[in-house]
Amino acid sequence: MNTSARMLRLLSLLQTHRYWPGGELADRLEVSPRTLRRDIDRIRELGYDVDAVRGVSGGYQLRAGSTLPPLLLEDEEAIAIAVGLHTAASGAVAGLEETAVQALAKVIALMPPRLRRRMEALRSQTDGVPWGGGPVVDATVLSVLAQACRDDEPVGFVYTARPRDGRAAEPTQRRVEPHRLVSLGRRWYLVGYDRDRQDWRSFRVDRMRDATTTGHRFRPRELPAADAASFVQAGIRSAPQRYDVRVRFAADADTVAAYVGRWATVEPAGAGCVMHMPSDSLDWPLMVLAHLDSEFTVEGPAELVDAVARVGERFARAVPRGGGSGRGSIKG
Amino acid sequence: MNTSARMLRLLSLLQTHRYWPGGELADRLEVSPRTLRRDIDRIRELGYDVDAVRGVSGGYQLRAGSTLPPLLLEDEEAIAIAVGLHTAASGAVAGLEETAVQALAKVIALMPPRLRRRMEALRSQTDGVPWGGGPVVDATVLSVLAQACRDDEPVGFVYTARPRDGRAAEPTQRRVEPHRLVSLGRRWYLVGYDRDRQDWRSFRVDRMRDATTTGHRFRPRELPAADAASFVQAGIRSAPQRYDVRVRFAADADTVAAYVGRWATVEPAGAGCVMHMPSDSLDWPLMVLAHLDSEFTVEGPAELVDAVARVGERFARAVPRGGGSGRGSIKG
DNA sequence: CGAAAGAGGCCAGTTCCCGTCCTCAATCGC
DNA sequence: GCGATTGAGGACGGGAACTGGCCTCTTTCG
Repeated sequence: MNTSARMLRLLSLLQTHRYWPGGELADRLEVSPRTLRRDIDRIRELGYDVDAVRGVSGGYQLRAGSTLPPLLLEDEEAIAIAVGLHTAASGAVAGLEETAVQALAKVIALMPPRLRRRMEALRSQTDGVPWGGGPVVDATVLSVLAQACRDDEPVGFVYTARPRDGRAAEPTQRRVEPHRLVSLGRRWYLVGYDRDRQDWRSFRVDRMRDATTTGHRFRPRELPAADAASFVQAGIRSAPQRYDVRVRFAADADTVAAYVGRWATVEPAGAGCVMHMPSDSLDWPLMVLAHLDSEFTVEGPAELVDAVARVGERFARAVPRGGGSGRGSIKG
Repeated sequence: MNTSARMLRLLSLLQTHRYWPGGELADRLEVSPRTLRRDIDRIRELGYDVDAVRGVSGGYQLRAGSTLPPLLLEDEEAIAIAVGLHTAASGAVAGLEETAVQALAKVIALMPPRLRRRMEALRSQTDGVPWGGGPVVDATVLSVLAQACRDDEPVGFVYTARPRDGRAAEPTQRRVEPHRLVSLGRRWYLVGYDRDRQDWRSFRVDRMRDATTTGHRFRPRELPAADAASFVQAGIRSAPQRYDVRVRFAADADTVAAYVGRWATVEPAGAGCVMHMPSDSLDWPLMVLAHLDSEFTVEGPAELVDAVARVGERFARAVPRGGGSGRGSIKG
């Protein structure tokens, strides 16, 4: 076996089990103990911290050093990472979306097909808990786009444009030189140069289907804007989130803010506060209203007023008249 | 530069940008083009697929092969992975928890301290969206335990036992030989041998504080049970989830099942169905009730009946009398 | 105290690695 | 179709690096 190959294997061994007696490592790598010691030295020279314990039942241990060593992952671990990144990319943690997609693209691009299949199978389970609402973005599309951006490869996809004047648009095939992915609000946008329309556009990723790359490359053009994010913002100022939720609470601003976190802005108003939350779905606002034990008034939109009324009536029908504190009201 | 170091660097370069002209790679690695070609060969011999494009503007490309190559990650990517794994470990995807924790332990153990700090800062944002309820498990504790299990290191932690007979227990210091982490329902348990009490126990991870390892090792004992999961189950049959939610819906079972997914069992009953959902919190059941546009009856627990009644009344107060479909009912 | 296990210097033999030079083989633009 | 560009790869010689063996020293545990 090659020296380089042996080093990788040694790194891998050191990552799977914390303590390794030198003798066992030497056996596994089929070298003499002396050479193993030299290998450990080499790993140290690469900047990775290897801790050694002397004496009886001593051994080696890879520790956190100054840089992250190359990760040698089991199949299962790789899948867990990919699935985890997928949720991170879909906006579970603010400000992490872009990096998560970048990392996801890297991992997916290197994953053997069999792992990719298993990942897809598992990933499909994450849907179905629409706790935040909003259109679901296909992680595969996202990672194809991320990689295409990174590598300057044109992408093709089927795009269904936003309905204009109430008429739904037909899906059309696009060929685009991708520039950057931007995560704004709770949506993903691709900024790129549309080859057919010969102009810069931003595309909503959740409206794309069948994204593919050709494998060729293009010479990057200069974006006619300060940065991709502002380009997107300039384009979508007319079509923000679907609902513009505004609710007045009797509770104080801190209590409300602590619960809704970064998904909404909360401002003190009189004795209570006003919450402002752009949202694609009414589920999340409704949950906030149900959870916060505070009187409130919905200031808009009308759909939320309707929803609150409907839920209120349905809940009222669900419990026996006069219920609300009594124990005897339970059935069964 | 060393040959091994160069190989790692080459792998890293091939991972950051898809296409690399051979000349540029040779420059970066400060070797002759001939040596670069040999390096590429070496990488191929390691089992990783390197695609080469000949001709003008040709280059090399690392592709998905039969095994995942060592991942060389940027700081940001490593953080994204760690945060993503954290959410995966907390049960976002069924059946992935154990692997996610294992991978998380590996990554965290190898992460330089500065990255770990940044990760902690970011991770704190994920809290505050208690959509599923249940006690929050500290990811740091979890990964310490996972690593201790893997490496047969005794752990110490402060444990607050479950209240018995209504009396809360005092937190006590424990020294345990960890055996396995088990994710059951929506909780994490550590199965291990309690050194002080000299017996096998299962501990709820959310009741632990200050988990540390000593760095020593112990000789693993044999677990007196078929497997760790059944050991835990045998121990907790008396103390399941906090609430045992049972709701009868008018909607058909499929509709309900599609929404609640794996968090509950749904059985057809008469014209509708009955949902059974063990839960630690009433938030999630309430959200299900609010979201599903179906008449329902709460069969238990009493707390949920109360909550439904309270929310119903509060919602009713929130909208003007007679509201529910009118548009004119919006204020402001 | 002695056995076990890591640290590391020294040495000789061997391997391998590197750069150079060469010829071929694709590929793309003109 | 032709030439420029770029990857593939054989041959070769000098030199660097690697290996195993042997030795001594240090640390740790029983």
